[in-house]
Amino acid sequence: MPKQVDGDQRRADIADAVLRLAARDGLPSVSLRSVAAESGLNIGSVRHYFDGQRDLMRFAMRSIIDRVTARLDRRRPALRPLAELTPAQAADQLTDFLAELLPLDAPRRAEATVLLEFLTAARVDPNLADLAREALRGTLALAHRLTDALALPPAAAALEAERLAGLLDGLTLRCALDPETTSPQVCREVLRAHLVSLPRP
Amino acid sequence: MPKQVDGDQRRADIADAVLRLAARDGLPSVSLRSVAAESGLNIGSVRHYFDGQRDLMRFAMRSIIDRVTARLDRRRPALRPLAELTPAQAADQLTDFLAELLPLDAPRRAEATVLLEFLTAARVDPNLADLAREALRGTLALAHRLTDALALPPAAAALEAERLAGLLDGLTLRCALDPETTSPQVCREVLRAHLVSLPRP
DNA sequence: CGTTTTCTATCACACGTGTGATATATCCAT
DNA sequence: ATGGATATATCACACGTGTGATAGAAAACG
Repeated sequence: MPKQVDGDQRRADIADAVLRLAARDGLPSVSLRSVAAESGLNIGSVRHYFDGQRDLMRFAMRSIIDRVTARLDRRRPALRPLAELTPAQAADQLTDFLAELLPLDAPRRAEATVLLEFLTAARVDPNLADLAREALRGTLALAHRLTDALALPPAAAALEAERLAGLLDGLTLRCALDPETTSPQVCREVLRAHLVSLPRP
Repeated sequence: MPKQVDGDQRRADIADAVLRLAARDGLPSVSLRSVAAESGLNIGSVRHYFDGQRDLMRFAMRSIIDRVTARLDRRRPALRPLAELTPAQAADQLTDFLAELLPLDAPRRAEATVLLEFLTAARVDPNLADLAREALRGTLALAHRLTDALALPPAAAALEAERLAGLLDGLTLRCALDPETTSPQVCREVLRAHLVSLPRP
């Protein structure tokens, strides 16, 4: 143990400061100085743990993606096979599971909004492009796993997966940016309605 | 006629430069100097037609919204009553109509991506907040008009409207940010599949 | 003509940015 | 205790930003 402070923990703390800042004031307000202030550190310390702004941004975006995939993986083992459940129970289970992606409470809302800003920024930022692809295709892969579990004919499965992924991202966007209209409750109800409308296995 | 150049036309040209710039290099790269360069004008001229950056941004975002609503209004009179059409024809007509919102070709793609950046920016920018609400609720209102035309029970209509709006926004996001996976064709097919899955009038 | 408004063009300023370079502390091991 | 790595803290610089102020050019009007 060569150091007196846990470097990984420090990096995580700094990334947290980035996320808080971005959630509160928007991604463009994130600068080395502002995250230093937000995390209670000196700018020199921040620069000691990250090579520069690019590193910082990548790490922060990476940590959001890891966080949500970790939440999903944590839930996965508790899932029961669809065959054992009534249609209503299956819909409830899947809704709860996929709701992990939606901005239904404060922390997930913060994650979703910041990730949204990262995704749009990545369009013209080569430094983030691969992470954006990973995130976007991650929700598609998740949707695909679900349509596979429903044993749809492959052609329909691909279509339904894109449809579900689109709905998830769209609900996320609308609930994150206009929660007064697209409230968390509405969001959840829409998702559930969509899931029950899918063909049964 | 007090001027030798059409002021409104100039403002529109400058707004066009903003959109080109934002589409190519991202919203954060839009500055008074960069749009002056992009539009071939001097920075002083730009400032003569706009009070400042805030005015410029508002006008540019406004012009995107107006453009897409204008496209929709232009198509509306050509729509035929659903009762006169076969289900397949009705689906085609609605798909074509709503596809006006999707980034299926280059110009609409540019509009969609830039509008997306404006929407996320508006979350923390009071100067753009009302326009973002207008845009987000506009697509919801559009979806609502459609579910009303299907004569659904009001409760289901509200749900289906949110579902359609979410799908539209999600497809827009995914197709704008990852068109290699969510291609325009896929986008269109998903939308059509969703429309045919709706209850018939 | 001259005057007045519209348009174009610069200059200057304060501010925030990322980063290179460097100094000072703080801890760990030899 | 000496040395060396780790961590914290400053300074300085070049750069881009929005905007206030102002000066010229160009057209319109009386």
